[in-house]
Amino acid sequence: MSPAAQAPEGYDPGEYPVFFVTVDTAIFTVRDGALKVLLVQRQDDPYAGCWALPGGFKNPDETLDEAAWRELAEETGVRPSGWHLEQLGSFGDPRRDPRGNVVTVAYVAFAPDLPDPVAGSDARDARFWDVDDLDLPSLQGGNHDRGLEDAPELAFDHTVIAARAVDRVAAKLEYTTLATAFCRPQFTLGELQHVYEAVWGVRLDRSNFRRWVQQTTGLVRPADTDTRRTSGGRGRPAALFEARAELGTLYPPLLRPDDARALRPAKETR
Amino acid sequence: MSPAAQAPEGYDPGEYPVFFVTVDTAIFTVRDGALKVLLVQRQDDPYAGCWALPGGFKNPDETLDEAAWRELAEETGVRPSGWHLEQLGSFGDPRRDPRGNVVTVAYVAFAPDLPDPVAGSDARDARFWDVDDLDLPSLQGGNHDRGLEDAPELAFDHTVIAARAVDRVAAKLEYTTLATAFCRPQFTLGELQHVYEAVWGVRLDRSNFRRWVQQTTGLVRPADTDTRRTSGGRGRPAALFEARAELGTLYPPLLRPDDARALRPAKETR
DNA sequence: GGAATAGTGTCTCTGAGACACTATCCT
DNA sequence: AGGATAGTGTCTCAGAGACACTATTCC
Repeated sequence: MSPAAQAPEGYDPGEYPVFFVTVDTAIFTVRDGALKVLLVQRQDDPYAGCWALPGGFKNPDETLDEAAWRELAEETGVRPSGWHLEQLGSFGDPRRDPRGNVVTVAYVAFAPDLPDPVAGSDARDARFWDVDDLDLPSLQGGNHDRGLEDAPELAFDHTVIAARAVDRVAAKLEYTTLATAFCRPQFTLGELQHVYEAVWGVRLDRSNFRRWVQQTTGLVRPADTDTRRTSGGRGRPAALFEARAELGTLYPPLLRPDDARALRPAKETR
Repeated sequence: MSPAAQAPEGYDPGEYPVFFVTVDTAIFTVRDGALKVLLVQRQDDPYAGCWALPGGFKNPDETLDEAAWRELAEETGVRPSGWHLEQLGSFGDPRRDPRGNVVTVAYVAFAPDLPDPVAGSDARDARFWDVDDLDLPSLQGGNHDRGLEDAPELAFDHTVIAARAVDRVAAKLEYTTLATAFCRPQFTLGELQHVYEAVWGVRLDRSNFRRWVQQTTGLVRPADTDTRRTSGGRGRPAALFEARAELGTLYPPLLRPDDARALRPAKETR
């Protein structure tokens, strides 16, 4: 396409400033009892070699959501049908990109455990990172820089975006059915509980959790099959459940215990 | 400024499409026992004569938040120091502006009762509207078009933005100290309760509300003065309180009663 | 049998809804 | 006096935390 075809029309092009608009997505999954986020290692400047949330430029003929879905498919290689994707917020600090004038719209996506994607053409590497291995700033202005040795260096303002994204995930587990988005189509209550425990970094009482899940309308329903699943080859096989809706609101919510709010505990202390 | 000076640098200008970026803010206040939002009537096309959320174009040398604050000051005329302002979300549908290629970042702001602002140079009129007098779509896909006679016609996609904004306000009252942002620096518990009732469209038990407020840490503290305030010149004068923090998280939250969730009741049934 | 997970039951305490009663102001 | 709002106390019940016990599988 020529530059002329891409310039906004209708306004005098000199009247107001113009910006590039990008879409960046924090793709979360739960694996090995921990919350993971997908990062790609940048091939080119700026921030070559740094890790970044996968993203790309918005096209003029698509909505922001469509741009996010398109990038999601391109970056993960999988066709993410049925995934939950929602907008997190926009970031437009003039200094966030050294080349300036780039406004990014951040998204969060949630996936069941899936294999590490292959690095795209513009990426050196791509893998899921344990969020506790990232040196994310506390949103309450607390302890940044927890002295993590092997924490990757993130590009642009992606530490801020990632921190906000982690916070969003934890909060949304409380009052929505989001946790089921981390599970396969059929799951056991134990697996669902593991999601809550991994994201919040706490242990929940198994008995109370089961009671809450089953008395909360609109969260899960028993799977039709009589199949049961043994987790890790040990213990009694568990009954299977399915999510009841795409993404619903829970009433009453399942509130995090007091000590699981605000800061995520440092990894060593868990 | 010349167009050349405003074009993004660092990228090949023809490589990626560019967009205008605007900032629109839903400014809420509580007045006469109802939730109100500020709208301005547009002077010029597109959508001349329609009502719109106040907004303007982002500059290259400011963050999105700064742009929102600047527009807020310009539109209201007041110096909104101490107001709470937060991002709501971004909207980039190619068809949202007939001239195309305009991405808007929506904000919500909360103010104590204040006088109607004077219309700016590009506005025919400006006033606060009762949100129940707007024909806002339900976010759950429910009953749009409730047959309101005198509902103003909103420009662009501002019905969607306004609906999302109203939803955000109601939700944030539950688990943050946001309600105090609608009150003057010193307020009575009755005034605070009126905020909850106006936004949620329900009646709360006075006694239980007082108990919850006072046992919830971080919400209010008694004002230093021994002054008391009589509301409406009737009844026993009430003690004054102050907000405890700028904007904090409430634990435990004050959950809306079941019937105050989702849909806002139609005005007639209140 | 022992370890590990699934499933059920029970005790207790806190917190919120409902509501009665008193206190202090106005007209 | 009567109306209106502020402030306090109490009864009750649902929901959540803590925890004990049984069931089923693999080693």
